[in-house]
Amino acid sequence: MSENKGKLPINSQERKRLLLDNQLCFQVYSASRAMTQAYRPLLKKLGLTYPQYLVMLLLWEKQGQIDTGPLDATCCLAPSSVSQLGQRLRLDSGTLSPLLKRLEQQGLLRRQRSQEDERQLEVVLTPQGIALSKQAAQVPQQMICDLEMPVETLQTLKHQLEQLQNKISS
Amino acid sequence: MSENKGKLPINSQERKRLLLDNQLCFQVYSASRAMTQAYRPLLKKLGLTYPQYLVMLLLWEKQGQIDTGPLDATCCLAPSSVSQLGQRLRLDSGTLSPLLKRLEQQGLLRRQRSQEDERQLEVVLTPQGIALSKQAAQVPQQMICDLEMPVETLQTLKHQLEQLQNKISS
DNA sequence: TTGCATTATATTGTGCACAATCAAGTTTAG
DNA sequence: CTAAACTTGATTGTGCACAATATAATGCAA
Repeated sequence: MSENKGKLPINSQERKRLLLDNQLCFQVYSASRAMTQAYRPLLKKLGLTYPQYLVMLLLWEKQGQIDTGPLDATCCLAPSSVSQLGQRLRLDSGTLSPLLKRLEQQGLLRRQRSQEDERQLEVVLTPQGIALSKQAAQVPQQMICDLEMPVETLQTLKHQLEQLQNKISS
Repeated sequence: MSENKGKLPINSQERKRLLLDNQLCFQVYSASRAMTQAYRPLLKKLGLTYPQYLVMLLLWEKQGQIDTGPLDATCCLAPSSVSQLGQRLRLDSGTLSPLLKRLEQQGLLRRQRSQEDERQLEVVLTPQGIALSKQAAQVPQQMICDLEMPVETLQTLKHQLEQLQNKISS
């Protein structure tokens, strides 16, 4: 009885699995924080946090799809709704609402209710928001260079993480 | 001039690198959140968040190393300092201080200043904290089963993420 | 047309993360 | 010994994440 004092009430196999170093999940969690830390100095120059950068990426992406002729800037701004952004980033309105407000305060985008459905909020880039893509264009390149790892390795890793996430989500 | 209105001021290669789907970092970030979401229902039964679980893992780990004879519970509790926990988890005191206070409020650990160096805070498990390891012992097993992926694949993935993180941190 | 369920977003509250700063204890140079 | 440098944690402020709830617009059924 008393010789079990101060010892964990589990066996050695269970104990081994509880070891932090053995856990993939901690490594994912830790790598994620390390990654956003690596981005931070680069994004600071743009005045963005990493989640804000992700939102801007999607808005730029949408913008890039548009390949119109000489149109007025106001009519070729493609809107995205909060839910669309949330689906891509897997974030809910509780996260995105205040984040988008901050980006609006910075003058990078405008938020306006859709005319067809007033429940939806359209998010459109301002000229400043569009212009910021020029500075941001160097960010991925810079990150890849800093990593000093072959691009194929990174690609493979990305695919494996996709698989992992698919397994988790299912 | 005017035909560039509404288009990104970057070229197609830069545009391609800015695509969210092409970015490893988003996948790491997304997988990390998915992972903690997967843990959440399991950890909720223990009354822990994922970062709290990580701290408890380290304390249990330390506890498991002790293999003393029949000693009083109070004297075989191995202390960990805030900085030691922070080094392992790569978290600073701004994160750990309030987290440890919450764990103390739950009665899972005690926080006390070291007698040798009053700047240091010793964190020791209470009997309740030790007992919780019994419930926690099933968590890693459960997670691995839910993933339905070969353990070697998970091991490989962990190593690759370690490499990635080492590259980032250097 | 009037409810009523549904959908889209906002709000509130809790708990990380992290930068910046502070306070207190310890060590060391002179 | 004493002042300066250093170490260790705590505190403050900002910004995610996310659960739970609220609000408001839409659409459908009786």
